[in-house]
Amino acid sequence: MRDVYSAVADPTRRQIIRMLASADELPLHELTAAFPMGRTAISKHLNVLKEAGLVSEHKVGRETRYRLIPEPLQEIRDWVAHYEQFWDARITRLKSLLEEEQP
Amino acid sequence: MRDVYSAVADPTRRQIIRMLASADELPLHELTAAFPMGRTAISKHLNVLKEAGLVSEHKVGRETRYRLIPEPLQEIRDWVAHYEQFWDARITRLKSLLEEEQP
DNA sequence: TTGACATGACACCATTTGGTGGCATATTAT
DNA sequence: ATAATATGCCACCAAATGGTGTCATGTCAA
Repeated sequence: MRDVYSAVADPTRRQIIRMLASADELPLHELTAAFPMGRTAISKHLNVLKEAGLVSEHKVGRETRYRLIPEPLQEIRDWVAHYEQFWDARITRLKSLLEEEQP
Repeated sequence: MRDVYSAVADPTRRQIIRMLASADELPLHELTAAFPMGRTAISKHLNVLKEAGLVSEHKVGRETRYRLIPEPLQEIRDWVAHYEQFWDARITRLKSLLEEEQP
């Protein structure tokens, strides 16, 4: 199995996630058509996403359809949420400084 | 410059971020002490974080102090927020299914 | 002033990553 | 039956990644 952070680190894989989010289910060849690289490369990326639990696959006839499983992204959301307070605090400090300067 | 997603993909770098978040400012040798690897490795990780705009450095005497810049994490927060609706929708569907089964 | 400390810069290395192409197989269309 | 399509699987490859060690330099303390 594999880290969801590293699964999402690649821009190609993020685009795959975006496509699957807006299309419910897509076969490999249709995904491949959207990229400037070959089928094998996309297949590998899908495997990485699968290892991170972000996609599921099932065969329909001769094609393999992929579907997004969004839940693992919650881990990233929770992680980054922990740091929201820091930029909030910085913005608050900045605002009060500006108010001091221009009363 | 470098992608904030890939900067955050490494567990060592996430731990560095965590340490900097709770300590405001730390020198390289103090960060290094928390890890099972050498100073050069941590220095490289800090450079990656700096290229992603996630840390700033300034020298104080003979040591270089590092500080967290949390703002670039907003990009990740915004990106993942876009997918919250999907797992929300799945949970809603699951709930209504359960209510149907056990009325 | 001398020695210890903190770092930067560099060369080096093994492994992972992100891509390629080719071949075999299952399915569909003609 | 034959041809085209969709895919899995494998070997291969260049470049990036994540470590290491060494050496030179600037700073602080005794």
